Amino acid sequence: MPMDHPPSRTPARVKDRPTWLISRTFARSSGLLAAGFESYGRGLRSYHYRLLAALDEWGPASQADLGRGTGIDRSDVTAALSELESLRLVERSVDPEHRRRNIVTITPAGVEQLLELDNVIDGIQEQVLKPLTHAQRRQFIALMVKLLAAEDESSKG
Amino acid sequence: MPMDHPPSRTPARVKDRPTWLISRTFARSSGLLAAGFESYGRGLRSYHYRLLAALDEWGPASQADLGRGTGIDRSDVTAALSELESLRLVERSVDPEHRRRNIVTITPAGVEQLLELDNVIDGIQEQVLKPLTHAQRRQFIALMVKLLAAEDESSKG
DNA sequence: AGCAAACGTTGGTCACACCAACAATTGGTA
DNA sequence: TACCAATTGTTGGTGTGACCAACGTTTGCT
Repeated sequence: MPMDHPPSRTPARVKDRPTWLISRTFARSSGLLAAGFESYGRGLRSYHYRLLAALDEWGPASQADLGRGTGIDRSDVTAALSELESLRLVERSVDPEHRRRNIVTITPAGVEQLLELDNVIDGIQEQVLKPLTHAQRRQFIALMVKLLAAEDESSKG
Repeated sequence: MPMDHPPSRTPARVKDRPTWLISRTFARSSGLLAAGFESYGRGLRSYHYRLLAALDEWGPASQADLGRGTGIDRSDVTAALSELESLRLVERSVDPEHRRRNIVTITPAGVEQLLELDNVIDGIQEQVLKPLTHAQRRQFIALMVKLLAAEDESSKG
């Protein structure tokens, strides 16, 4: 048997690379989020949460605007809204001024669910960042913001 | 039309959260990796690369050990190795001492492909981290390492 | 009036991650 | 030695997030 000692978890060439570290950090983060959604989210997932958040913050909106505003693909907006509607967390009606469009509105139950999810998700931020000091947390966040701001600049260019 | 101004890309409650920032950072990182693999990788993806890296570093190994060593599920190890084998980047033979097992070996062509991919992936580290100074890069990496090391501790606990 | 664009819906794919079931082989124990 | 549980590799499946194509209907512009 050629492998006569247990290998390290990750080949050395892979494990120190930033792209790998980012992916493992994301895996941990999304794993905790998925667990949180599963425990408290009544089958809701990230897409649902983002759409509820958008509706609460921006007010009634068309599906196309929701898609553009959240970055979620149109077909996924449709699918997630159908699920939210069946849970009575949103309502959809045809826009009388533009009959091609639906106007989507969050319901009071939707607002309530959003606040619950906020709490869950806030707790998960704590969990994800637990190993870091408060200063390190601010640092980590600032670095990611910088990474992403540069991308925003280049995509607007 | 209720939304009479273009909303920001992301609802405010979402956009400053570490889990969101991590996911966008990952999306950017994996997008660049996917583009790199597509341009230079002959249809190979992350799983393939990780398996080639493991074989090059650890030497011939059983599939089960490869799966344990890289964290890739058994069925995905099988699928990826089948693809690598069909490209003649690895060879598989039955272990004569343990006829339930295959021994997987990287081929010279596999080593060559791995080195090419190394170059591509190294370039992508540069791209991903481009907005940060060198000191910030070291910082970012150290923070992620700390986050992940704590997880390693808790999963060994 | 005609045509292109927009909208929402339906259907599809991909990558990564994970799980279930099965047949064959091996190792350990009674 | 026989039996049974564990291991191995294969085949098949699901979920999430992300993305794309095609279609019929409605709207806006020339």
